[in-house]
Amino acid sequence: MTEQPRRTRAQQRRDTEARILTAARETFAGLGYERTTIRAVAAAAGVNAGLVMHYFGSKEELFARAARLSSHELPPGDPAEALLAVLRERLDGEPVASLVLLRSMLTHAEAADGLREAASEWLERIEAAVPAGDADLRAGLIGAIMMGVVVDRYLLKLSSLAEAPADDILALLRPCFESLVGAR
Amino acid sequence: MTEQPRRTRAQQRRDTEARILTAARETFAGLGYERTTIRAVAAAAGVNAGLVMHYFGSKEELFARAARLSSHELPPGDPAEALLAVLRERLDGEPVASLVLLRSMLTHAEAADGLREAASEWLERIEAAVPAGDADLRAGLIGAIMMGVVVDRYLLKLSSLAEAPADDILALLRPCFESLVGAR
DNA sequence: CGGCTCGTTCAACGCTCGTACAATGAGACG
DNA sequence: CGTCTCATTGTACGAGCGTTGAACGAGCCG
Repeated sequence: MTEQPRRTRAQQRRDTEARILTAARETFAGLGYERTTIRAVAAAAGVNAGLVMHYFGSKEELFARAARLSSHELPPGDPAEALLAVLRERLDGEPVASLVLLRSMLTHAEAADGLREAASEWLERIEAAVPAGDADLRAGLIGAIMMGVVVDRYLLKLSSLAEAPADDILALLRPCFESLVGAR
Repeated sequence: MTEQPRRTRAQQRRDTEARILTAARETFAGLGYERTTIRAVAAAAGVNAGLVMHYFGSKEELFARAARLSSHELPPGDPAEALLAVLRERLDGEPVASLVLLRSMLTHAEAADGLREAASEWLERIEAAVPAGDADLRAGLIGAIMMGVVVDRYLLKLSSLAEAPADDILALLRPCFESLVGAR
């Protein structure tokens, strides 16, 4: 509606594409893959549905682009504290990015594959930080706990996790992570 | 295909209805609410799609019937051990029942409401067992951890949780639960 | 200025879904 | 045996989906 009339074509193009991607991320995160329609994404981005197809080729590819995760780095130092820091980031920051994949994963096979890939990289890094024979299992449990907490807090709101301050959650989780990471 | 020709009408009816419900549970658990089609459920149950409608009225109601949970009792005694026992049940036994709700929850609003209701009852019981001021948060975390572990193991198979023996998982989780339950 | 490019819209197709309804045919029952 | 009941089928409809391709029109370039 309100648009600057002066823009080069390349700018316009990039801007529109970015607007579509943002709308797609929010819609996928809010509704999941199946319920998200290309028409709805297009409407949220203020463009025609055909344009989304023209830029992204298919709903599948739109999702793939929307769901690309910036793979976080695991900070050095005490493993338990590093993992808690990563979780804090997820609990404090804008959750949309994580939610796109998390929500869609459960109904969309390709999304699950995508996350599995991202997760395995993660798990390896956790494993490397855990000095124990069953490091893979410990890493898996840590990942599962993080996922469970995020899903409860943002997706399902089953418990008081939804409103609790991140600090309180992290404080209660610290002994868990320490024990899983292999502290004596 | 292979059917006993001798059956009373009431038996036949109940048997068919049960077969549809079983097929519905498995399909909902495997595909989620949106991807599950009445035709697919009917085919899996070996009947016509119209019959499913005739018996259950709508897809919505079929789901509601399929997703009814038998609310487990929380065994008495040490709270941490009791919770671990419940989790063991989920990890050992046939997971379909839990998965129906878990998988559908994330795309289907009514399913989420249904689980929230079931969960709140649960959370209250956990809270009652936890002697601490922040019992609700602790209960929420325990619930989130259980959910995360089940989702990872059966739905996403992100980590080695999928193949690990339940005993190993429970052993690693025991200190976590003890700490959350308020042990010193 | 004139032709080309390309971002964007519009209308339509084919498909699948949930759902409705009439038809069928085998048991129940007097 | 005849009639009613009811489990079960087949067919069809309308809506919504992803996707397509033609058309338009404003920027770009010589």
